Formats: sequence, C-alpha cells, structure tokens
Amino acid sequence: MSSTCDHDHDPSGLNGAALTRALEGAEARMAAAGERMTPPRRRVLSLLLQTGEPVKAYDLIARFGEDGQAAKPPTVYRALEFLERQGMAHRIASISAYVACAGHEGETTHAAAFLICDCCGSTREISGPDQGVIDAAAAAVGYAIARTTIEAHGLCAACREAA
Amino acid sequence: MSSTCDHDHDPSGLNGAALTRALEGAEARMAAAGERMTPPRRRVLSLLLQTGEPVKAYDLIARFGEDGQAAKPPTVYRALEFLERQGMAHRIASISAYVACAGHEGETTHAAAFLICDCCGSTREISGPDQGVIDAAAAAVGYAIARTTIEAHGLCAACREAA
DNA sequence: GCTGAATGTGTTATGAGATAACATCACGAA
DNA sequence: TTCGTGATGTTATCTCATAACACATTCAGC
Repeated sequence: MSSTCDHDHDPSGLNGAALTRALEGAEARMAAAGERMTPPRRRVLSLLLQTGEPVKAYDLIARFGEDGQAAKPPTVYRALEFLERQGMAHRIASISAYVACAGHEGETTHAAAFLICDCCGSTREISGPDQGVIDAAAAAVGYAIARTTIEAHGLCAACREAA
Repeated sequence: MSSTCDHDHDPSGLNGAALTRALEGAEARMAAAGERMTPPRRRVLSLLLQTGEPVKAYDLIARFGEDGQAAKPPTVYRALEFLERQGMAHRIASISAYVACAGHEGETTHAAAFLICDCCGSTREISGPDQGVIDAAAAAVGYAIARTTIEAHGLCAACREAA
C-alpha cells in the first residue's frame, strides 16, 4: 500500500506457520464447500494473507510468480473474484484494493466494514452493523439487498499521533 | 446507466422548472459558503440532476457540451471533485459512478448510504446509520473517521418483480 | 485602477484498473 | 471412455482517472 507519511507502521501480515495454518484452513473450507482451491487461487490468497493490508490488483499481478515473473491480469482478477465469492477476500472499492477477510468466526451475517487510514493505507475490518438493519431500511423502499460494504476513511492512531 | 434487464424503469431525474429550482438552490448555497459555481461545475451538476441516477464519468464527459461536443476528462473530474467536496454529489465507488446528493435537509451528520440495483442500476440514497455509531466503533480501535460510504447491492422492487 | 496570490480552466499525454474473447486444459459424472 | 462443466492461459482492448503545465479569472490590499 502506498504511504504518504514517513513514520512506521506495522502491517501484521502472516508468515511461516501461521500462514501455512491459514492456508490449510481455507483449503479445508473450500473442500467442505465443494470448491476447488487451485494453484492460482491459493497463490493469490497467500499473497493477500502475507500482506495483511489492502493490496492493489497489479501488485498481486507483479508478485504472482515465485520467481519474480508477473501474471497476466485475468489470472489474478479471476482468483480475486473467486475468493471474494467465497468470503475469503474483500474488494475495497474506494481505494481499488483487495484484502483477505479477517474472519469473524461464528458470527451471524454482518455487513463488511472497513476503517481505512488515508495516510498509511492500513485498514481494519470491523464487525459492522447487522445486515438485518440495512435489509430492513432497504425493504422499506422496495430493495432486497444481497451484499453490503461499508468503507470509513480517516486516520489510524499511529498516523494521528505522527501528524 | 447500463441495464441488464428488459423491463421498464423510471429514472425520475429533474427537468424544466424543478431542475432550474434545484440549480438555483445549489447556487445560493454555494454563494453562502463563499464558493464559486462556475460554468463547468453548474453543467456537471445539471447533468447529474437531470439523470437522477448514477452516471459514469465518461457519460458526463460525452454529454458535457450542449452541442454534443465532449469535454476533456479533467474538466469533468474536477467538477465532480468539487461537487463531492460540497456535499452536492457522491461517488459510488463500487460501480465507478456519480450521483447528485439526494439532500436530506436539516439532517445531522450521517453516513451516505446507497441501495444499488444490480439489474437496472437504479439507486436510492437512504439515511444511513448515524455517523456517531461508526465513529465510536472506529475510536475503539484507534481510528478517527472523516467520511463513510455504505453501498448495499441487490435488486429494486421493479427488477425483483420482473425477474 | 494596479498588482499579486489564489483558484479555476484548457489541453496534452499517460498511468492505473479491469474485462472481452477465445483456445486449451483438468476434472467429475454418466 | 466420453461428455459437459468449470478453470486456466493468452492476446488485445476497454474504461477510469490523474499528472503536468500554460493560461485565465477573481478578489483583496494597496
């Protein structure tokens, strides 16, 4: 993610055993859902998990090959589309970036909500308002909602301090 | 807006006296705020109000000249940026489109929330949850939020019926 | 009225994000 | 095996948005 400030941040991506565990968990869930965790999909998910922050699609494309070879755009976009469909990644439209889903084990349906730091680009995925609230407001004017994303822009603690 | 379905919709844009009134109101508010409502800004706002639905930036660019002449992209993007800054238009990032703000006279601060029909592209701007709720959730993890957009995708009443 | 700073506009060019279209390949069911 | 479905590889192109710079307008202060 691009940074407009000069102080430190800690991206907190996964690596080593934690990364392996997360990938295995994802794989298990895919298998249970009857979906195929193919090499490009696993590779893109791995890059998202390692980064731990929103990543631009073309960054993923550039870093796709283990050997430094870039992928072709559709390869990565298709993997992202799949991961998003499975709830394992989110697209953050306001900054045209993608991020691994933070999880929220055992939660009921909720609207994905992101806090986005406009300074360093770090994000936090928080549990937004229950989707039911939005569904109700939507139903009042005739809409049936399938998915909702909330994107809140501002400054994270570190950037506010450093400012 | 593009439409993937074949039944009718009613965009409900403004025209004639209503359009004139809306533009005059906007102009008055600009003057009160010490901002300049210049020709390109007025033109873009007029196009947004006439459409009454989200419009793609390049549609605005194509329709910019009264005589059918297109504008240069920066002309329109700059006007959109201004209108958004003034709260007279919103960018809907998930569909890369722009729409005139629905108003909400006399409201306290709220997060702009949109219901977007994935079939016909029609949107409703509804009054979202109070910004205070989001601010509180954000503050709990150290973020200070400046602006929030909520984009809920689904089907409008007409498209659900027609399906 | 002049002058200079700030703001807005016109124009060219290019960067960044995403998808269409089609051939080929891998997998699972009949 | 054979067929149908879904995934991938590849080429090309499309859409969205902004950088950079010259010129014009506005307005406050002299």
